[in-house]
Amino acid sequence: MTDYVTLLKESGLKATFQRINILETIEKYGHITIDTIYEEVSKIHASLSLATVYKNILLMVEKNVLVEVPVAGQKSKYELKKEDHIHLICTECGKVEDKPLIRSVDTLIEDMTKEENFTLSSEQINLYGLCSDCQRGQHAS
Amino acid sequence: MTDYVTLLKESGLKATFQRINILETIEKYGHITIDTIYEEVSKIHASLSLATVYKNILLMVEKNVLVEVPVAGQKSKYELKKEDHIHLICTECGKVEDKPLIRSVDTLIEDMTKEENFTLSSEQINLYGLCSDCQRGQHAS
DNA sequence: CTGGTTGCAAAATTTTTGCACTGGT
DNA sequence: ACCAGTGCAAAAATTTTGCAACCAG
Repeated sequence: MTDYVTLLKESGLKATFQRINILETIEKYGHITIDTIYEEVSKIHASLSLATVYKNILLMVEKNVLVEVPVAGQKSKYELKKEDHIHLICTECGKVEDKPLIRSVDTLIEDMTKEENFTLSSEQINLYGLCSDCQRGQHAS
Repeated sequence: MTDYVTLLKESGLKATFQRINILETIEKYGHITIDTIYEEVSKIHASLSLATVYKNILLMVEKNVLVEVPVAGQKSKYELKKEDHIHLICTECGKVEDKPLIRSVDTLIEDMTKEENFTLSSEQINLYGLCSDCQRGQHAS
């Protein structure tokens, strides 16, 4: 488990019980909506407020601790900030899986944005379809 | 201008004044939020209801006439369904620009999803950064 | 200590729904 | 004429805000 106390402090945020638990929950799920974070962290810390989750998610996205993953037809999910990667998004069960970003793809993309005079700050490659579980008929979630 | 009457009928939808104007407005903007559609179409058809816009956007996404483009930190935008392409999204002014999908990138992606046993239905490659206008300090919108 | 953070409740915003009326085919 | 589609208003859902109490540094 990552040291979230240090991560938070380095980002200029106080390491509160709420924040640490939010981060640990996100780590556990990989990709998670605000509702689910609230539900999960509430189990450990019953007095948690949904407003606190909203405020913290927004703040941590701003501080580059978290990344918002907007998904067509669903609520946004959030993940820990890490190197760019590809998302395989199942349109049936909603599951999001990470795949490493193919190096040559990345290079091509960077070249293209340079030509366009576009200052690239982040990229999101989202592939929508059916995961292997859902192809077999049963939903994962 | 595309023949939206035919497009709608082929999709099993009635060609109403509202729908045709919604589609024409989306074409004009390229990528547009529901609010802006409402504002724009209201100029031509003052009695338009926002609920009608919501209902129609949802329906037309379902019928594959439109595609939702979810954008981090912003409301979703909608575009006419066309071949897959890359979005350059300006984090400053919100502008979305289309770029053709690099063929080799597409091939690599398709190979990868096959290996993963993931049935790919659509892909969204969104690049976030500053457009050339906003780099110069002035926002486009 | 003390300024950032939390929890609560209220407000604001966004989206959905039900239903009578209208209009496309 | 039929039934999908519309508009309105109300309801539901989601997100934001203000503020007093609290706690990490």
